[in-house]
Amino acid sequence: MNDSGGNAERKRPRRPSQERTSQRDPERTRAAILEAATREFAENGMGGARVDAIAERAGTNKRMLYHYFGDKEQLYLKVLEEAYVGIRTAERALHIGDHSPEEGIGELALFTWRYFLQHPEFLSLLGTENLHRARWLRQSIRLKELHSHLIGELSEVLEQGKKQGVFIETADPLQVYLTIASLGYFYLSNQYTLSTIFGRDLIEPAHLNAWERHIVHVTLASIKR
Amino acid sequence: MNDSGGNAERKRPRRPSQERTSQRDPERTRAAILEAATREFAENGMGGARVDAIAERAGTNKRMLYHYFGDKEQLYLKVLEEAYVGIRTAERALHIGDHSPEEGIGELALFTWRYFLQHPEFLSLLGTENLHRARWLRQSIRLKELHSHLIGELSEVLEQGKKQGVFIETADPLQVYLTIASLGYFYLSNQYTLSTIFGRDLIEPAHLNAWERHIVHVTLASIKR
DNA sequence: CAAGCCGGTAACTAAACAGTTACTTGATGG
DNA sequence: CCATCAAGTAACTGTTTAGTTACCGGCTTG
Repeated sequence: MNDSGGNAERKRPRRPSQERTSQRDPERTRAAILEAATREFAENGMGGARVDAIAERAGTNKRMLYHYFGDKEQLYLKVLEEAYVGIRTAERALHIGDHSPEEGIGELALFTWRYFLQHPEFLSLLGTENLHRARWLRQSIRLKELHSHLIGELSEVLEQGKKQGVFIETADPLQVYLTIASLGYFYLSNQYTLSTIFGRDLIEPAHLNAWERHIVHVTLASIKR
Repeated sequence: MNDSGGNAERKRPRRPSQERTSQRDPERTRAAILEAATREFAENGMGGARVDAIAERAGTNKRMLYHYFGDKEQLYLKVLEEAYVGIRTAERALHIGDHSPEEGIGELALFTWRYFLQHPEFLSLLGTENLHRARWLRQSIRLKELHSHLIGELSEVLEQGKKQGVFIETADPLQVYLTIASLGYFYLSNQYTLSTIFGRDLIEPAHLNAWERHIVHVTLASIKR
């Protein structure tokens, strides 16, 4: 408890300032708070998340959190925005138009499923935000156009498939994306209640692989002529 | 504030006891608390729900809530259990085996979608429970066998369809149900973020009807030979 | 008819919480 | 070398919260 006595580590030897091992590092502190907040909000929701817990997880204190992010709500919005930027950025690297229409849709389905699988915190944040009827997301300005790229590219692939006669004429880009997202989101985000009530462990690798194949199968079956 | 003076309503005239307009009505108070709790938990989640708010919504006070349900967590579990009993009971009245296999699956898809649409609080409670990894549902004993009936009946319909050669041999009852539930759940529970980021109001009747048809189409397309 | 129980009220308590304030430490530049 | 400012700490504050206690009043039953 009492280490106010001559502790050698208290006053650290001077370091050349270009080194970043210093305790004073605004960038790192900011990033640590953001990452800690992502986990805390994902695990406990907006109502359950604790500001003290975030500060402790980040290895800092509340003062810094309020200094960098204003208040709990602004921090939460930042976390949500970054989560969306994450998936949309990864999506852009796909270039689904480079393959045949069928392969392109399959690629998008696989990518979405695997991204959801590897980023449970993203699903959780979506759930929290929807519980509150997109109260905070609605306030975000910079996010509006982030998503149009996805629909645009998907639309092109569908059009090409229709021209080639492999897709039905009624296939709609938003409906196709919602179908893919539905099948991945529900399976993963509701795995706990589903595993409990149906007595089957959905997160088991064999079941995960089966569902991955199922998503691709269902998506293509719904738009193929 | 001060109504300790001679308020005529304070001491009410005696009523015959068979009448149920009395202020003393354990059944009604219990039911009112349960309904108020359902709304409060659905709107705010476990972490955001307030015990005071539930008591106020029920037109009673906290003392009664703790008297009838023990504590906040037990009340929440009761709410969740009742929600599951609600959908499974309604499902049993369907008798999907009475139609042709194709019609039976279509009926189940329609029923599920419409039930989700009419019971947003059920979807919300599922979301909350999954955020907490089914922490409370796991403790519920009476719920284990409630769901087996659904899978059993669905399994029979699929088998019949396979015999008749209209369904593919790989069709699995749990996968079919998860497909139906996924498409309904995601669309409705995530409508707020989706409407925001894609700029299309998903709750509009025309879009709802289109998605209803889409669910039936996708479900059947995924299992038809 | 009185004793006691059950449905009900309201004020209280201890802990937890978001947000603030007063202060310390260290780097930088004149 | 000292003035200044940014990074960081820790203790504090007012409010909210789940849960409790002390009490009220009317119905039932011996």
